[in-house]
Amino acid sequence: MLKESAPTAPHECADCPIRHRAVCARCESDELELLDQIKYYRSFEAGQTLIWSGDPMDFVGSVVTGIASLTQTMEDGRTQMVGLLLPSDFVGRPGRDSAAYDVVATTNIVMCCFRKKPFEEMMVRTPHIAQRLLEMTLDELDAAREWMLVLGRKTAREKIASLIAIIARRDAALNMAGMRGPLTVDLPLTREAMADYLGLTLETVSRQVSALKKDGVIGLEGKRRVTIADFNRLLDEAGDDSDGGMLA
Amino acid sequence: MLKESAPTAPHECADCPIRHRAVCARCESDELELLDQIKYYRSFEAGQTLIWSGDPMDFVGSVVTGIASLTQTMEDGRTQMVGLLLPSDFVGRPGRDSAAYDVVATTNIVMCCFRKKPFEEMMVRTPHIAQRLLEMTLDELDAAREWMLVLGRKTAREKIASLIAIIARRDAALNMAGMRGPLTVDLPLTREAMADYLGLTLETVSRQVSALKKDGVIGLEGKRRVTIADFNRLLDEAGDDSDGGMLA
DNA sequence: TTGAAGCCTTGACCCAGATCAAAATACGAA
DNA sequence: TTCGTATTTTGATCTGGGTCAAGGCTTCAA
Repeated sequence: MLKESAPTAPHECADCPIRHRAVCARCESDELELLDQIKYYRSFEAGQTLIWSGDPMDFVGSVVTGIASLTQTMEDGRTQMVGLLLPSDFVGRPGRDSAAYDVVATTNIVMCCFRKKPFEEMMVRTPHIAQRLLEMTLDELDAAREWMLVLGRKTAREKIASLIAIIARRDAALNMAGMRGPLTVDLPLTREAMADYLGLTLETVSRQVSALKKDGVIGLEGKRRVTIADFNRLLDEAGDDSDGGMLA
Repeated sequence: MLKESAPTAPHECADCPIRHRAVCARCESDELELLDQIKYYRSFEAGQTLIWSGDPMDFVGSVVTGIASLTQTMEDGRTQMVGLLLPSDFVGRPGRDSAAYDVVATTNIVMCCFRKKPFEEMMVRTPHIAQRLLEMTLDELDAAREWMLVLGRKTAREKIASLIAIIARRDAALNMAGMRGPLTVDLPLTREAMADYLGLTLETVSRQVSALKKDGVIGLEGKRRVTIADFNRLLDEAGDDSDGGMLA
């Protein structure tokens, strides 16, 4: 929550990288100006906990760059990631005043924050914001439900393949890149974070990643960079309908 | 999708059992009248599939009485429940025209349906509806995230205890009943449905239910009725912070 | 260049829960 | 009352992934 570092690079909304996907996506320029008055940027370093579960929350905001994760921890230390926050994702819940989950920066991260109170007031007056937030929340709910299938019914190998496919898809959606032919994806998660995402141990993650590589489903450049020669092959390994839609 | 039976008992909104919890909860009486013009009731029998994943959806609606489940199925038949729809829960997604999941009636069920197109138009003009839907969707997202922890990190025994606790809580919330002392809950799910909810096999469910009974955590009246002598004991078995809030 | 701290991999072993099989119980319909 | 089907329980056995343990590989600081 403290110890912010990297200078908070202030943007103009006009050239904001998440302008057309974030909670402000549908706003007209006059609405954007109002938002501009209550927004501020904050930067955090990889590894920092931005928000502790149970803490009072006095802001909400969007991830501008970088990745963060939402996690839940049991008393005995078992942890489960319940959200993976990529650029344009929204953090916090209007109308709730304490955080329900830990939010941890996985990479260095820049957030566009709004003080909660003014944001809530603005939501009432600006239907475009509430509309977009509803749409984003419904998308998150769909993602959560896909994730439940992964957690409840897939094998370790399928889980790893699913995770890589999910990240590749979101990556492509953000970069507007096509999805044909071989593509390369940055997997910005440690083995432990992947394990927390998938309900596995880090050893099992390591073994299955190696196995997928040995079987030629993926290639590795270093530890974190994955190349996918044949996306449909990957979907097949993930146990997904391999015809299903290319983008989200 | 067809074969509706039990006479569609039409209600007045005024004495509708979910009036103050459903998507219409915040509507004023004039808004309710508008909704009334586009609503109709449908009844389904236990076991019927109301909606098939991929089917076109021309309506959305609320569960009035009974229980339904949202499930996802893989090609090889593995299935995972991804939503448990109790009275007042909303079915369907405005803006989407084909169903993403199978919806199956677990018990006999009555739904209050709205034709999708008019409902969407009304949502734009009636902020109370969109507001309430956002609130409900955020609640569902929270529930989905709690569920992810259950699926990813809990043992079979903890999963069963969690499921019973979740149903008891929702039950209490709906009936406005307090939660002190011994309480009795109807578990309206077959062992197989519980297994699909929890990512287990039905044999494991059966064994763990028996074990919880043997250990005095729960009592059984028949197969489906559960008595809970000490709710905190149950939460403890579920691996939850046993102090945490009583209601949702 | 040598440590030290983080990550990641690999191996050996074990166990919670899956699988396979059969029997017991419940419940309508005829 | 009896048969037929669906549901549940219980037992025996198997196995995927967890646990424990040991090294290896990077990176960065001294």
